[in-house]
Amino acid sequence: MKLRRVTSKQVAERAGVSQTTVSFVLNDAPNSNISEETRQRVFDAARELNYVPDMAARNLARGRSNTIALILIKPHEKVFADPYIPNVISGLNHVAKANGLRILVHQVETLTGTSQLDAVSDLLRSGEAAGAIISGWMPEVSEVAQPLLDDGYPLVLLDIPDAPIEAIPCVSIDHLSGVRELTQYLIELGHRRIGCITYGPMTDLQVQKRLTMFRETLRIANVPIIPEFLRLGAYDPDSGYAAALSLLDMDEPPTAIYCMNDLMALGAIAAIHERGLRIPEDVSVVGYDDMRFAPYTVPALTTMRAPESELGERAGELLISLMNKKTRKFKQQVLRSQLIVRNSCGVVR
Amino acid sequence: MKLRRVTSKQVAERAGVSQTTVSFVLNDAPNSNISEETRQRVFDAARELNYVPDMAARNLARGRSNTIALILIKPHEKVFADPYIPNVISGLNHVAKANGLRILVHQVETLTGTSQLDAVSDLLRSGEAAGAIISGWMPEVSEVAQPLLDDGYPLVLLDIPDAPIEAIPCVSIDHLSGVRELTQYLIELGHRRIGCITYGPMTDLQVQKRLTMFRETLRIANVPIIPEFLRLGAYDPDSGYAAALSLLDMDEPPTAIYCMNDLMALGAIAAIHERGLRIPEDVSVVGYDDMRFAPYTVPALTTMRAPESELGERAGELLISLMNKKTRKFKQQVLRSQLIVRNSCGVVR
DNA sequence: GCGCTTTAGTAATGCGTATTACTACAATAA
DNA sequence: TTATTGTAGTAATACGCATTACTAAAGCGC
Repeated sequence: MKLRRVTSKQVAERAGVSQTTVSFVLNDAPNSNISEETRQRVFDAARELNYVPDMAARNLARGRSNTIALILIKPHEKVFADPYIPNVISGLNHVAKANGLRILVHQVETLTGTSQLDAVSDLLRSGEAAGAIISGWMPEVSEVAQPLLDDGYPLVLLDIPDAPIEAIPCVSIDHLSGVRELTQYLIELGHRRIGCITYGPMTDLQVQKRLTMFRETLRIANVPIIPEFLRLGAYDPDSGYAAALSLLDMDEPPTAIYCMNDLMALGAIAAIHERGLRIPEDVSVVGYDDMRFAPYTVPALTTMRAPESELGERAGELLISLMNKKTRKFKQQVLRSQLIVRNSCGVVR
Repeated sequence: MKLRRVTSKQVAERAGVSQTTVSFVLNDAPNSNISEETRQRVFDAARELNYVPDMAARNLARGRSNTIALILIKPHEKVFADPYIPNVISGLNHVAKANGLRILVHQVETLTGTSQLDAVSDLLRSGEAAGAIISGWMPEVSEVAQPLLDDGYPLVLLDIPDAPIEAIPCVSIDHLSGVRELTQYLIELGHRRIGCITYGPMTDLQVQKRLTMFRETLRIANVPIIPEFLRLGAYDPDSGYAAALSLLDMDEPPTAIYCMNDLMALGAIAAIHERGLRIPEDVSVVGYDDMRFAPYTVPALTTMRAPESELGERAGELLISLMNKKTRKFKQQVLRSQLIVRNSCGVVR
């Protein structure tokens, strides 16, 4: 189980120098005066013995770990329900590798309950990770984050819904603008009866805000907000299907359906076909996420694409700058989503 | 940047005991005789000071880290192209949490080149992770894995193509049986002209074996193997679309198209519709993966579902047993995929 | 009242590295 | 010649915990 460790001491012995010298050479210490010849001896000895520094010892001595934590606060089954987090990891991985850092992925269901709150806090305070990125906003997050930030712990929050806490470094995708843009697009096409399929739980701040923005955009454009046109889905195609059916079966159904994500839009499209209606002639549909199947729905789905991988990169960069600089200065960054117009929307007749 | 650490020494001071006692109490050491009263004092002091053990120090002292590494050997853009890895992480996360372990995700493009090979080897030999799961098979993997295993390092390989190296602990999904089952299903429906859209690179052993199995199944059933019916896609819908078009435009096109994954099947379905053909009356289609959109293609896609999350769980369990037990005994495990019959296949006319 | 065991702890050490403070020697400057 | 500055290293220590070896006091049988 336990590998026989080769220590720097053994390397030193073999090279006929002190352990200090080994450390100096292998870390290329700035003010060490080691002759080229000795350096070579150390390198050779290290290679011959297949020396690999013990990370625990190094971290302890340096007082800093070489990993950053990605904390995912989201119910188990939802973390990887869509490519959002994978894409973030992908981007983060990129900058982590460039900086010689490891990524620790830690998923936790929620933060209600002191024990879970402490679990996250302890993970970071234990020094396991030299910094952390927290994804998944809820009010309790700031309870964890603020004390850590006050202590100078490098922390970056991901995707805080608008009105961000000023003092917290964060990188977000401006989903609210995305929602507005998408809604306006429907309005510009002449739709005035716009259904909406959102998803729960309604305690999710992100979802709430998006819904509010949807309504607000309608209001500003003087498009009637019809409460009966709102459906609560469950994130997945089946729920979108059911919700769409119930919308279509109304006496005066909507001419457009705004789906809060592509998966539900997928179900909605099936429902519309099932009722013998045409897209977009009879009903327009939009989704959100631009998942891989979106170009291949029939007709191809108009949706919003978020720069998720870039989000991960930016978050990583910000975190690293916080880790390196004494300064606690930072700027909150906001990335914009992109409207992907395909064929699922048409002008209202 | 650096949190002011609370050390066990400070806790000891506050509780009026020795550091040893603090360690004994907080770790609930088996043969320590500490009175209930003293225990309480220690607990109180620890809580009051908000003490969190330093993980680097703990790991060093214990000689073992509390994290396990998930090594992903796959090109950057393909790691998260489908939910395979996310699902594995999901399952792995489950058992990791139950065992108080962290997950370190390390992605590396390939293993050609000594530097990359060493990077992985060093990560594990550095003791950063107490064990590792390696996903992404290529011959070089065993170059990394074998020496580590010989040294007793706990290692589990994921999804080695059949004919596994006997001496290596691994957990796999039996994709070859999946391919056979799917192919046989088409044959049983009477298809004798079966096109195949595979994906590259052809150096990928997994892909090669699957293709071989596809052909072998045809051969055994005396179904002609028509080389012109083979297309090399690029994993994504667009390539499936193009490949399918070129199959359909042949003088004597296939009556069924076997797609090596759902994404390409998605494109193929679009191509079939584009040529004005009906599914499954004119052409049958199968995919592989059972991605979320599969029930909602038109018609719903018949495909193969792999127990990916379970794969992660099993791998985690096996790894943990290797980490705990002195014994190096293990059993290679193979999980079966499940045929999901929907509506994209019909009997040949 | 003597040895023996149990109870309730503590002192000391080790883990493997990074780093600080020091040394021996040579080269140079005054 | 002597003081000064490099040069090329080394010895010693810190990092914070776990753990082993030890101790002082109390309990107990006889």
